[in-house]
Amino acid sequence: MTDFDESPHVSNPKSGGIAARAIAARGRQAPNYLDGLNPEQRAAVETTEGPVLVLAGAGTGKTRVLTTRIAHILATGRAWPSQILAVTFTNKAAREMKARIGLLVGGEVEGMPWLGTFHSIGVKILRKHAELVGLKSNFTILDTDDQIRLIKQLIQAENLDDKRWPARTFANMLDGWKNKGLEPKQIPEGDSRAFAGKGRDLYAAYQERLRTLNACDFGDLLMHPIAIFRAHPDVLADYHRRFRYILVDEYQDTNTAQYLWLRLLAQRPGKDNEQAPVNICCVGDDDQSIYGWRGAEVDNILRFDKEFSTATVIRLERNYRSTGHILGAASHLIGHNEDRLGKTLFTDHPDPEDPKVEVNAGWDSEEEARAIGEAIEDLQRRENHNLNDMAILVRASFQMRTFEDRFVTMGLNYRVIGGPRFYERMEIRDTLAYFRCVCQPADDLAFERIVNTPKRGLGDATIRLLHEYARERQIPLIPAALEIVETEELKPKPRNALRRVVLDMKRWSELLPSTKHTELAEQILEESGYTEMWQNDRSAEAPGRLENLKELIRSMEEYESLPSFLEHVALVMDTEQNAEMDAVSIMTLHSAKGLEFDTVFLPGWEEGLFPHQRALDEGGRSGLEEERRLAYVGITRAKRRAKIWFVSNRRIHGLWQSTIPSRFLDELPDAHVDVMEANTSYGGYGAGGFGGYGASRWDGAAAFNEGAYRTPGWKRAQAAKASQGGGDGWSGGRTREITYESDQTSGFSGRFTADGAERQGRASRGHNQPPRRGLGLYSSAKRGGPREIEGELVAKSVAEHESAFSKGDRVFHLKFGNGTVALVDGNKLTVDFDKAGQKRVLEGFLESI
DNA sequence: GTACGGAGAGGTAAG
DNA sequence: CTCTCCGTAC
Repeated sequence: MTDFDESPHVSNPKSGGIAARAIAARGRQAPNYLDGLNPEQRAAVETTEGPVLVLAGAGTGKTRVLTTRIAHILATGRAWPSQILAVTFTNKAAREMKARIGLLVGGEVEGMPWLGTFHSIGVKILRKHAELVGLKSNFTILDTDDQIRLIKQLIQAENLDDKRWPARTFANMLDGWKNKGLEPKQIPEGDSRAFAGKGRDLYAAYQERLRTLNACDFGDLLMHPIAIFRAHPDVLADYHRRFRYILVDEYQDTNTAQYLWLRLLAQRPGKDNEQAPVNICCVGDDDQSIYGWRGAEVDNILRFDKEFSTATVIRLERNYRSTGHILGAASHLIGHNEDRLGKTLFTDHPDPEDPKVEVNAGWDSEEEARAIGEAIEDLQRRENHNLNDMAILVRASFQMRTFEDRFVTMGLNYRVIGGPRFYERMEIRDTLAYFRCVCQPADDLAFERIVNTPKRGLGDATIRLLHEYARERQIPLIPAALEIVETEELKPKPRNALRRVVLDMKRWSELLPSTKHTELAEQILEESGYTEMWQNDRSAEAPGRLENLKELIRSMEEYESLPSFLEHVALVMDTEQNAEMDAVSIMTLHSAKGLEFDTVFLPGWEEGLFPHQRALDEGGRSGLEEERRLAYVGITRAKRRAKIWFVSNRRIHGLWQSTIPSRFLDELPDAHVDVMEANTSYGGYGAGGFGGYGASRWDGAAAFNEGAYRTPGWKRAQAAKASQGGGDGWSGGRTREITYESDQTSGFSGRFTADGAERQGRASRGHNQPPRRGLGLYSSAKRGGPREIEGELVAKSVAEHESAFSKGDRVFHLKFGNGTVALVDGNKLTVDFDKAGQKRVLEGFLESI
């Protein structure tokens, strides 16, 4: 608060190194940070006063505008760094902004204390004024895990059946309410009737419980500040005075609570106050609004100019990222949406030589992963591309696993972004729970988590007694435990165990001020027996978990103290992964927003997955439009190459399901799209029934034995296919000859026109099957060689195939057991299994008996 | 009180 | 398929 009311023009060497440097930089070499901005960007940077809405399409230099704008404000002496509020949605975006401002201004960035996510800024405000909402400033931030456990307790306390009323469901409702900024008394009647009529009561009870725990959840980080601003105009006025400039990134993703929060900060009351005008600048893209499901209101961006009548609206449409084909494909796709402000991206450098957007088909998700893996190796080896320049963007996180499995076998470096996160691992949470107990004796949830981890003989019975004891005296569990161990309430064995652990905690707490936090952390892990627990664990994961614990301690070095580390952990759930490593990124489309890659792979474009069924069911048309925006986001992440995939079979909930291509594929424009044909091992399937199997034999024995064909998934796929009745709409093996001919004449280029693809897509949809595929060409960088040759070989191998089995033979199958061959069709057999019934299986999986 | 196994349920996206 | 819950055996 030192520079709170100082004029930024006053020279003050101690405050805001950035501003000083920015001003110095301006002196030295004019404002060269403005160089290279186009007129719209420059307007967005230089219109510093009054409300500004920047509609920035994908790749139009949005971040550049934001960061340059901040640099400009600093360099022209309009404000100190501490007088600028800059909000982002993700920690990553915040980090990037800091780094880029640093580059503009030259040197390290310090002193932008109010640049961060909504949540991190919210927590900062709340720590200052916690007592105004009945919290202490050292409150804990609950993670989802704690939240669920707490809700479960409340549901049980209300005598509700927690099967019928799952805590998870309530947590989602809670989230919804808080996203809308609703307090218990404000929730809609319908919602309050939920949970057997106890919806509202549970919400109120939950908040009450949080207060006694001195805790809050993510939603409260916005709700509490809003409540404080409303109830305490003096506090709000302080912030009004402080924040001379407000900047908001990804404005299209703000939810109602965030909107209310911003509005309170931005709209200054009274006519004759002499405060600074409302200098708020919101940057967003309605076409990239993809968080409707978690409460984002596109409406916020649409009503911006109503809210701020003097608003300047600036559109950025000149795209610097992608090729003309990528922009063309993305624009055409998003043009199918009705609810949009309508922007048209364009590039100054369209080049017909640029690769078109590719659409690829595959047999199942495992093949998809394999083919994408090969495409990546191709680019890497043949074109010398860095893995860092490539990304796989999936719709749902379960898709990631297939890729991980495949890349591990291939030995291909990858990194998962936003996947199962470091801080969500069991051992990390356990450890953090210990730390929380030490820093905050009122943290009952943390205490419950680890009282009996490692096992100390403190089971349900003991904990229930402790709970009762604590409840009667209205004190948290740890102090209660300290007392109860001095009484006769507990049997000697649990009493001693409890005494030991709780005295340990007390001792660690006392060491807190005097001991270096990393040393204390190690001491806690050692003395609690937690490390030992994993050392004695014989399971395969144990060594990894111990590694993670070491990593945790290492990462603590950067923080001053245990409490400050804990706060970091609560808010920043993503850890920096070793960025030096060259690796392909795997992430969801949602977490890809704001990023760009030279090459982007977009797998899983199938109805039900993308667009996601649930989005369609729950969101109707607007749900579909949001999915389409997600597709738009995906394509526009690519600078040069976008490669879309769909497959015919995908495992969902462990069951193989046949799928049909996404409608979005039909919405891509012919002119910018190439439909690739069967650049994979399976491709022959469409041609020769199970010709894919035949093709795979050219993959060499090793690949066959280790590869996907041996996986249960492949077998299941075959089985599922077979049980569906085999040949069906695909014409199975019966169309063999047709496709060979046609493809051979086309020179095995494996390429249809985009027009052809459209026809394929539609035709296939008609009979609920994937497009019929031409000859599958097996090609791979590893083997190289002319495709033609392989193509012929494949063709021959299938065409001339003679089964080693004939009708009536007794056979054995690894999965289905013994059976009798009922029908032979090339290398594809129908077998009556003694136990499993009739199945269609590949000859390769059968043994003679 | 704990360890194990079987049954059953559930599974978009993120801070 | 994977996770959680619950009953049973120790």
